[in-house]
This record gives sequence, C-alpha cells and structure tokens, in this order.
Amino acid sequence: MTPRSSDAPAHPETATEVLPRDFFARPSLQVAPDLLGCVIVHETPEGLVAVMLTEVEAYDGQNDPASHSYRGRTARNAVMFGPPGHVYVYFTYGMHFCMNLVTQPVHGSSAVLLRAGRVIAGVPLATARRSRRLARTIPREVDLARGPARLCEALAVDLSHDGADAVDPASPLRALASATPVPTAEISRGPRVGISRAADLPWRFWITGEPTVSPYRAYAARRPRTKPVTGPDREGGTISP
DNA sequence: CCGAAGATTGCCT
DNA sequence: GGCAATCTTCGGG
Repeated sequence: MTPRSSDAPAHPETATEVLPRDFFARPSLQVAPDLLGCVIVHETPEGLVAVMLTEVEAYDGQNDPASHSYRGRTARNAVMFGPPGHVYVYFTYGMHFCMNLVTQPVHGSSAVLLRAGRVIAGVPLATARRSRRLARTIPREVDLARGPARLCEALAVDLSHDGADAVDPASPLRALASATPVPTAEISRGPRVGISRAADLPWRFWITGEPTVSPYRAYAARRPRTKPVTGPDREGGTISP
C-alpha cells in the first residue's frame, strides 16, 4: 500500500478502513441503507477516485422477480452466488456498466446496486473520464456519479472488476466504512428505478435532499425496433471479407 | 437458433 | 418529454 511518513491520514475522507465482511453478510434490505455514506475507492494507474454513496437499491435474489438471479445461476450473475463483499458488475444497453455489492445469500443470491454517489476525491479524474463520453455536455460535479452507469464510469469500473473483493484492504477497488454515518432520519426510501417487475417495492434508499441522487424514472417499455430491411439487396452483390 | 428486453444515458424536438 | 444508441444475455420455439 501507499507508504506514509506518519500516522496522520493524507486524505481524511479516504482514510477509513474497509468494511468488515460481516457487514455484507446480512440481507440486502438491511445492508442497503447502511451503505449510504460509505465510500467506494478505486485506485488505478490514472489515479484515485472516491465516491460517497448517496443512493442504493436492494435486490433479493431468488425471492425478488427484479433480481438478475431470480431465475437461478447463470454465467453473468455467478458472482452473486458467491461470498458477500464481492463486486457484481454487469453490462447493459450495449454500452453501460452497473456495479453491485454482494450480500448474504439468504435467498440464493442477493446484492445492492450502487445507484449514485458524490465524488469526494479525484474530481478532476472523474470529470475527465465522464467527459470522454460526452459530446455536447460538460458534466457538473454533482452529476459525475449520479446514476449507476455514471458512477461506474467515474470510478472506471467495468466487467474486469466483476468478482473483485471489495473488503480486501489490498484491493484497488474497496468499500470503506462511513466516516460520519447517515442518521436514519435523513434516509428516504421508495420504489426502485426502471424495473418492470416488483416495481412497487420500496427497496431504493437515498440520502434525503442530496443533489447527487438520480431522478426517479418509472419503467418504460421500449417500442420494438424498426424491422430489418426486407426488400431487394441494395448491394446487388456479395461483399468480400 | 433467433427475437426481444434490458437495474441507462444523452441529445433532440 | 421522446427516442436512438448499441450489444449481451436470456428464454422460448
């Protein structure tokens, strides 16, 4: 790890220790609100980015129709069937990553989706990462990790991190305890965002009034894609590889 | 095998 | 507010 000349933390907001594995060895509905105020740190050759979690969602495995593991184990969701404290990352919409932290496998597999956070270290790096994708928008600081795919991009988390152990102190990607726990009175809860099944369950938790919390969007079915061209082949011939 | 949905986001009207 | 982008994964035929 990084050598320090004294015991004084160089960055107070990133000096807390990793959460104990037991923290995650509980049902998702208990872990989720407790994750608010906790910090995800990712150290890469580019530098360090830390995000304080402000919005999360609980998924309850095979007891939850909205969970990726509802219908059992597959190659994609295998990590959720493993030990708690590990990272489950999935790829969606052909372009986005979302990250979860695995919890107690009471119902076969469970996890908490990290929906949003506030970047508390490495703002310039997070801004640079986000800016790469944006053609006509300059990201505001509060938007850097506002939404699950943005959070992953700000932290440079992708499929290569699927299965990473977030409670290993030596891991570049770690989940740290909250320096100042969020009082229960400041936590709001409501329905999860963008899911079609079990859409009414209030399993989304966020810090009340936090500007980094993503806007709620109800599930909206996408209309069928325009059908492939049927008609004569305009190329009129074969195309050599 | 193939069709369709998807724990989203950004940009345009 | 609407819709395209973009492709993996899953489940049904």
